[in-house]
Amino acid sequence: MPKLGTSHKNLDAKVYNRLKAMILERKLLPGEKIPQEKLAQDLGISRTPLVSALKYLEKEKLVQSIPRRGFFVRLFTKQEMISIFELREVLEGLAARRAALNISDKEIEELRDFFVSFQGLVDITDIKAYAKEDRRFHHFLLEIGAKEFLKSILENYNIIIYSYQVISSEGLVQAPNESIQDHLAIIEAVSRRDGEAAENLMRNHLRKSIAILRKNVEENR
Amino acid sequence: MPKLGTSHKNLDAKVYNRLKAMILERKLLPGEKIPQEKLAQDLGISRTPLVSALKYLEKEKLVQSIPRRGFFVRLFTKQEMISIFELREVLEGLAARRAALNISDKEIEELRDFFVSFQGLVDITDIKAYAKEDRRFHHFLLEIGAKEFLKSILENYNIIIYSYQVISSEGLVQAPNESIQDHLAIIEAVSRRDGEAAENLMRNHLRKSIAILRKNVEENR
DNA sequence: CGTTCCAATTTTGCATACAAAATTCAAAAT
DNA sequence: ATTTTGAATTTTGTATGCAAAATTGGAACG
Repeated sequence: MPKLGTSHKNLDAKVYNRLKAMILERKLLPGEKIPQEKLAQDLGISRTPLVSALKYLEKEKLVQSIPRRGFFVRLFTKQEMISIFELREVLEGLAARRAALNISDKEIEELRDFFVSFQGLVDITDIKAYAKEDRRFHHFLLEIGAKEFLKSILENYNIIIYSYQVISSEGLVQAPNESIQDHLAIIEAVSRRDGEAAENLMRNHLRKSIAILRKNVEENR
Repeated sequence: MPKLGTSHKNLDAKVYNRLKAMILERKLLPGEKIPQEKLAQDLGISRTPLVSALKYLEKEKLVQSIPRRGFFVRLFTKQEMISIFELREVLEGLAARRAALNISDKEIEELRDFFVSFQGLVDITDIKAYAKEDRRFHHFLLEIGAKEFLKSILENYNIIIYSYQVISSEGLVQAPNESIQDHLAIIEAVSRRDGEAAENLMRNHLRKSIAILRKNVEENR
């Protein structure tokens, strides 16, 4: 494992990013206890910046601290996943509204280019490419519409990442053939700078995912 | 200043609460640098738990860290206040929807008792008492509807507290005579367990505050 | 009088130290 | 064979120590 403690600046931020990556890559497994001393040694640092980074992760709920017992990688239940998606519904709805009201002419041009390579296809077969475009699309709107607090919340809580981490093909919940219509409608509303419509369409779009997730939960019981 | 470092358990959590209180009570002023050594001494602790608490506050945006320069109490612009209120609109809207779907019969009884002492009055003159009831009302719904992540976001970002910190009489943005109608309508919708209506009414209610705030910003320019 | 520079001082970021709490594990008891 | 006990070991929470960076304050210069 490459060490971190050599250069001198903002060690805890680096450790934070590294730990986050390790959790998302499942190098640290949910439920597992974080071995502070060992991990610090592996990273070539002391426990001080490691604990500091763990505190950040605790706020994001990626990690749970039990006093006097240590830090544990957090485990999300399907119920919690749904609850996160509901949050995403309202937050991305707000971001879409703000995006529609703030977007520049140049950005509208860029936005209109999304999903062009998938339009007109009878059937979308390259799921992987579509999933990537899907993520890029949502991210693009957030960049425009989610500033300050909203952005920080969406980042900190990993709402996006976790939403996509749902065990479905490539992180997609909905089938491409269906969701592309939603995406195109959102693009159209944002391009019209219709905040109200953009918010409603985005919420409806995400609500479909929630319905699918809910169904999943019912089945796996 | 009463010391904290005497009893033995979870020192940083206590420090965190103390600092938060100090910021909200304006013992630490926005823009001011946090004097780590001095503050730690005043609190009777070392810098370790103090810095730990400051990291928590940084995530909540109550404090800003500039590497190698220290921690500073954060200053909120009116624009940011509005942006927070917009967040509150969608988040409390979601909470109201969830509350309507989760509320128990007993809780409905409790809910119906809110604002009774203000109903039928031609004019609400005891602003202080009304402001208190207002806070209690919003808090009550959040207790029922905001679990897990939603609750954590609302708490962590101090959205409520800061929203109420707006410089208006007693933290109220709207005049009691007008807002009481909104409150009663929300109570009615939640009691009917109509999530859709509860969310819409709550959002409309908060949207009025945003409009007033926006007007304030325009005027003070 | 206002800048610029630099040495003295303070503060930060991280490592290390250490007491108290938690965990482990093997021997004793049931 | 299972449970209980408790001494040895590990881990946590906090304090302390220290090098590097930032700040300060006044002397030198314009």
